[in-house]
Amino acid sequence: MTKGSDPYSVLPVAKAMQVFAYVASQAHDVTLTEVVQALGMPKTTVFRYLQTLSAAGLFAHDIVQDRYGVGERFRELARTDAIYHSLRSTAQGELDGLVGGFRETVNLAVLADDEVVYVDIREATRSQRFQARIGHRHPVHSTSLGKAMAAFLPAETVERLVRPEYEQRTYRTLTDARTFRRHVEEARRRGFAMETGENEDGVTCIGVPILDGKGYPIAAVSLSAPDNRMKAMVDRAAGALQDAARRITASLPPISLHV
Amino acid sequence: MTKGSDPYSVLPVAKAMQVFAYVASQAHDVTLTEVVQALGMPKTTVFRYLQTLSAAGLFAHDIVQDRYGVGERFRELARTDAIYHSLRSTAQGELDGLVGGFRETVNLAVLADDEVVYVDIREATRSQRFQARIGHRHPVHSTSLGKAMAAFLPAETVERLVRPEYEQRTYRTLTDARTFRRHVEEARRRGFAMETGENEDGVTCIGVPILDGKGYPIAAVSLSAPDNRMKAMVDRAAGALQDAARRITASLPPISLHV
DNA sequence: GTGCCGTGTTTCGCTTTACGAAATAAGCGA
DNA sequence: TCGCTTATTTCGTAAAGCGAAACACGGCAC
Repeated sequence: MTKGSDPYSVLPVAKAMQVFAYVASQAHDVTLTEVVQALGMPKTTVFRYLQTLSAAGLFAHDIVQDRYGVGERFRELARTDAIYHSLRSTAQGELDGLVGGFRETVNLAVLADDEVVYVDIREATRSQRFQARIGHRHPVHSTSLGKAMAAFLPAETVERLVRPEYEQRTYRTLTDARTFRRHVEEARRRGFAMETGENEDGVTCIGVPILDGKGYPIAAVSLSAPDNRMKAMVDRAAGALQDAARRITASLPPISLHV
Repeated sequence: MTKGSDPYSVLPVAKAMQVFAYVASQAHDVTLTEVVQALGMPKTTVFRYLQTLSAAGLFAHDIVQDRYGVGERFRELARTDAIYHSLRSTAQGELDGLVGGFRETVNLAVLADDEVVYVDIREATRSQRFQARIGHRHPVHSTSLGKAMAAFLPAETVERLVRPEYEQRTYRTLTDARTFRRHVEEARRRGFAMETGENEDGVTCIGVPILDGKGYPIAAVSLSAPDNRMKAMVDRAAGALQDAARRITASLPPISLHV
């Protein structure tokens, strides 16, 4: 019954997840005995799991009624996942289209902890020597993705991204706040950000933000190519990226991560 | 760090929930080592949790990329909770209004496993002898709540609720399918269901369905009062219930539980 | 008031079993 | 091909999860 044939299954965790699933699927807040009767586990065991899950914030324990329900922390995680899941799945086709149309590498990234985090990467060529990997992080100031998002962030947030200790990734990396602000300003005006050899020698990137329903830059898409190849297609690339970003925005759920 | 000061905290569960929270909050699918580095836990431990959570369906393990992400089962639970949470919180004020206006007991219930499950109950009087409790279940055929929901269910689902073994709760409880269908039919025509002493002697109930965005009866509200008191206010009660249900429907999220 | 359920909480001793270091395997890039 | 990184497996130990049973608590009934 509770057995997980997997040899690596941790029993307490597996059983606690049964409790979790039961509570989350009920329309009402549940009592200890109700869970015990529904799942056929010993009272003490269920009691401990309910306590543990409440302590973790996933459940909320209504002391006066002695009932357990799903907690706000769980809902927050669920919202975050829903947005990111939607972002990735709706971006899917657009990324494919871009890489097919330009035969260059396409990136999807979000902003987390004031860094650019790569979420999806489609590489046109096999040579992925210097390519980022999913989950890798790059500074905001050295990437077109970062500058594209910064361009649609509230001013005070942008100021926070202006670090005194700018990481110098290449000899072209922006190293002063003034230039960074100017680039961001220009990105906002043009609707796309550019970066030429500032993150990686010989590679030019064009980045466009993906705005959520509230106009907040939840993510960004970019096309990166060797300087010489990119030079010939800046306008066409920027336009294609903007179209893609618009379509992704349109099919995003109406909820927002930010307030 | 991982300590749960609670004496009843189950450590494996608490730590697994840290892993859970980390994975759910990332925009990208994660690798084992990424979680290890982020949370500072031993590799083997995290590995086991990832396996366990994947086996439970909360995570999805992308074998080819060896990456873990949130699974569909989690999203399903999250959707269910979001709907029920929204239902309860938006119903809150309406239930208060109804109990304040009529000074009689007001119920909120959903349909689960072909039974009526009480989700919220506001009692006007102290005497709660025969009142239902949150989480308790009653048959569909003996309650106004059940008949109200059945009235807006697809025909084939209603047929499933027609049980040969109708539980006879009082001498008035409907015991044959023909009469049940007639009551449901009448409820659909009038927009509210009635039940007089069929679930509990001397008590009359009026029930109204709460429809979701798709027109599916996700829940129902009812007012219950002693037969004599109810007789004088049937129309007024039905109207008030319908207004409340309409308003609850209006503030429900646009997602649906059903297909 | 008194006593009996049906709750939730606490204790406690016994193993079970989770743990994590280290060894192994598997990929992948150079 | 080698060497690095990452995932998996093994294994012995000791921690700690387990659940029966005892306890506390509150509400209802009589």
